[in-house]
Amino acid sequence: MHYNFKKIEEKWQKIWQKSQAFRAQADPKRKKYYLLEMFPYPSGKIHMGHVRNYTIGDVASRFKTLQGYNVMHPMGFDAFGQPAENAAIKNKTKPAEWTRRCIQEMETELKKMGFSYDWEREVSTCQADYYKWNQWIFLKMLERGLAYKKASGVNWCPSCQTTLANEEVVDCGCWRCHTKVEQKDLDQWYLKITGYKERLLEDLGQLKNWPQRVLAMQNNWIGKSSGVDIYFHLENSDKLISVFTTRVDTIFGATYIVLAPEHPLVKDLIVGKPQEKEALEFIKKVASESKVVRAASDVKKEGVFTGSFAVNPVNNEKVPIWIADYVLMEYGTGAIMAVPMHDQRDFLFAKEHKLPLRIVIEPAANPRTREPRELTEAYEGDGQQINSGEFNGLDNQEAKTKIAQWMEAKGIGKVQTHWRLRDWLISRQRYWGTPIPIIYCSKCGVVPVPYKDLPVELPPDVPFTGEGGSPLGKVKKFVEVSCPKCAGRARRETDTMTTFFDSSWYFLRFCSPKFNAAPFNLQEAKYWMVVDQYIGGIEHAILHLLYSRFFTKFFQDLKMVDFNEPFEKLLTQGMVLKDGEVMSKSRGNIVNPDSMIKDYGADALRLFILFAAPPETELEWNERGLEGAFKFLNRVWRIQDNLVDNPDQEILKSLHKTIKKVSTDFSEFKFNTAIASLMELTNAIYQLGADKEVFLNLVIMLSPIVPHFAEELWQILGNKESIFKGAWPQYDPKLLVEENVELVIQINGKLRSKIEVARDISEDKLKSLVLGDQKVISWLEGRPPKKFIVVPQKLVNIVL
RNA sequence: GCGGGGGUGGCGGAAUGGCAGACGCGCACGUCUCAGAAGCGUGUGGGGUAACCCUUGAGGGUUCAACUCCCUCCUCCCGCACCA
Repeated sequence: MHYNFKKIEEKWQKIWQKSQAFRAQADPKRKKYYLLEMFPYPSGKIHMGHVRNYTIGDVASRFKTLQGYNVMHPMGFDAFGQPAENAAIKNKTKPAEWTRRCIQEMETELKKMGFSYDWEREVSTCQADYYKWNQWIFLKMLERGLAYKKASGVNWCPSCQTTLANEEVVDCGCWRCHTKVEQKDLDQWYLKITGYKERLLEDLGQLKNWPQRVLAMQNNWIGKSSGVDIYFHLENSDKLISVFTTRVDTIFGATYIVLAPEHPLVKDLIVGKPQEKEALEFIKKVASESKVVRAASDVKKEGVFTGSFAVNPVNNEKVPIWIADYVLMEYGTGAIMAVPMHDQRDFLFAKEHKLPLRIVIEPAANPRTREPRELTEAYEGDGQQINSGEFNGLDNQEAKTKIAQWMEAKGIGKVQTHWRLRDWLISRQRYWGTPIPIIYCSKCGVVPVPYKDLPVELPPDVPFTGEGGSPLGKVKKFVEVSCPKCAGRARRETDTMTTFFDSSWYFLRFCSPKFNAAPFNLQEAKYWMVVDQYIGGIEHAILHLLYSRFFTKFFQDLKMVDFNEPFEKLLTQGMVLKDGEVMSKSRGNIVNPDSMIKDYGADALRLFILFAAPPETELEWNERGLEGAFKFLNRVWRIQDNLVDNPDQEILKSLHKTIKKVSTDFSEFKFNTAIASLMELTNAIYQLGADKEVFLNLVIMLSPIVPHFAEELWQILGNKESIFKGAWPQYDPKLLVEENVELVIQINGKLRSKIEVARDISEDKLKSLVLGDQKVISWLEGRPPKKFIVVPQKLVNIVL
């Protein structure tokens, strides 16, 4: 017979709900702990990824509660987004209605897992009392010049009929539907995240408790690159072409320059030249390709000669100007100096188009041929300057600095930093998102909606056809407004914000979810922030986390918060796999958490998912393992019938060893090894029997992992209050000290024997004991030991 | 190409300079049972009758001692990428 998990889990879920067991209240006298898991998109059903993410968080939350912290553990829903709209088109439901049902269903499932959320703090981003503050934040950014409108080429998904941020383009396709992304010119709203690039980069150094991987990805994404802008003037003209390079040491090897096809000077350069027609055709061809497609298109470097020349300012050499698709207008200055002998891309291009070559860096160790034609690839490493005028003979790293200084002095170059990070496109031509609070007036231009008129609410009745852009554009009542400035006829912005805007500050809203005077109550935020532990998927390593950091710094500038980073510690949990593959609908390898709860209970599911792998690594689903977790719980359950009166001294020692191990393991999120040692303790007392005190301690240590199970046993054993009102056990260091220790005897580093000795035995005594050991005697064969190494309380190594 | 992280039994994994394989899954045998399931017990890296030998992706090095540190290489996963 197994324990009645169904009855027990329902019982405790009801009790927790009724008693508001996880209600968090600010209390300046108590040390707070803010634990947050990334809130879900409400798709209806929870999946194993949710189960894993939220179980990890729940254990940490309950553990911290037992340790006496004032824990806030909130939950909400990232409720705007396209699936609701797709459902509306398909099923003739309203997005709000569809979303509400999904949230309800999801809430029920989360409650069935027994998670310790403070449901009083629940927020849904699709509610007007939330997105009102999105609009408020947007207007504040507008006031500070951090929100602006720009007509530009944007990534356009023809299937979703919307623009996409660079971040939302994956492998040339839409991140959502994988349709090939096109290029389109549109008037769009941007947030000036680039205004924060230095701080976003620099403060990464502050995030000591973030995974290296995430820091590396953000660092890479911000993409700071230091070098020199060099000014080439055109032949027979004063006009300058500025090129950016990180390898100014190779400037004497620059034998031509290349512009991006969109470069503003290109038209002047080709006009009237014999190459004009060919060049124009090339530019047209490149323009028709999407940015992303162009970047991904393979290694062949296409380009044409403009017919014009420029002058290399360091040696007054005449160099041809080319156009090529491998130079991007978005990066650097949109123009490069080409150094074929020291850059592989330039090398390939120069070979293809028979452009001149010159070696200017020679490897110090093994000088190669100085005849460029004999070389089959560019040399990109370090070495000594040659063919570089007065800089010959210098080490190239040294030359980098010297040449840059020399160029700045002569006014032909400037030390410069370029960044990869672009401003953030937030406009979406969609209905189910936060309306951008802007009105266009033919007289007054772009007019922000006054704060007192917020929120700009989404009209509930909207025709969904799935065609012809945003449905909001078809709602006259919404679009046709009077101008807040001149009261004349005006038109409302019909684009909505990307949902990443919503999730960039929800962690602050949780501090005071019902506050109606500002996005959050400064006092509450002062107490609860920062988030002590944030937990979520690696897929948010760049976008969500970068945007949240950006918003936090913005609030800091508004003096609304007094910290510059929102998340103290970050844990990115691994994915749940089945048969080596990610669980997904399309693969058809989904395991439904609900049916696992039905068969084994939420506690067993929680236990298995924590035991099967460390939180950061991938987890291979194994139902046999879940069965094993369930078997273990039943084993613990049966101990209650086998309690003895006198505690065995050895068992007591094991208990305190376990308390020590589990305490550190829980703090470090090593749940798998914590569970292993709890299993060891269980095995020990299962056979020998245990007294009630030992058993109660075991139950407390299990409680963060299997809370319903533990509450029930706790109650059966005579406790009236919830186990989570109690305290985490302390270990007694005195009990950890053994009088006798088992010592390993190695001979030449190999295990040969073991011996039990007093803990504080003298080295001499130990030596004679070891040398008297039968096995040792037979291994020594009368030879004297060369060395006798003693590691106290651990081992002895005899070297022959 | 650049950056990050891996590679340990049949499987998930443990050990971060000191007994490799904790804990669990699986498997085998035993026990209980009319029988099965559950439970309980024992064993379980490979080779060898045994003493012993071999074994943490490969090779080298440091050390009394290496899964752990250093060097060379192979390989897998993830992220970024005509980034000048």
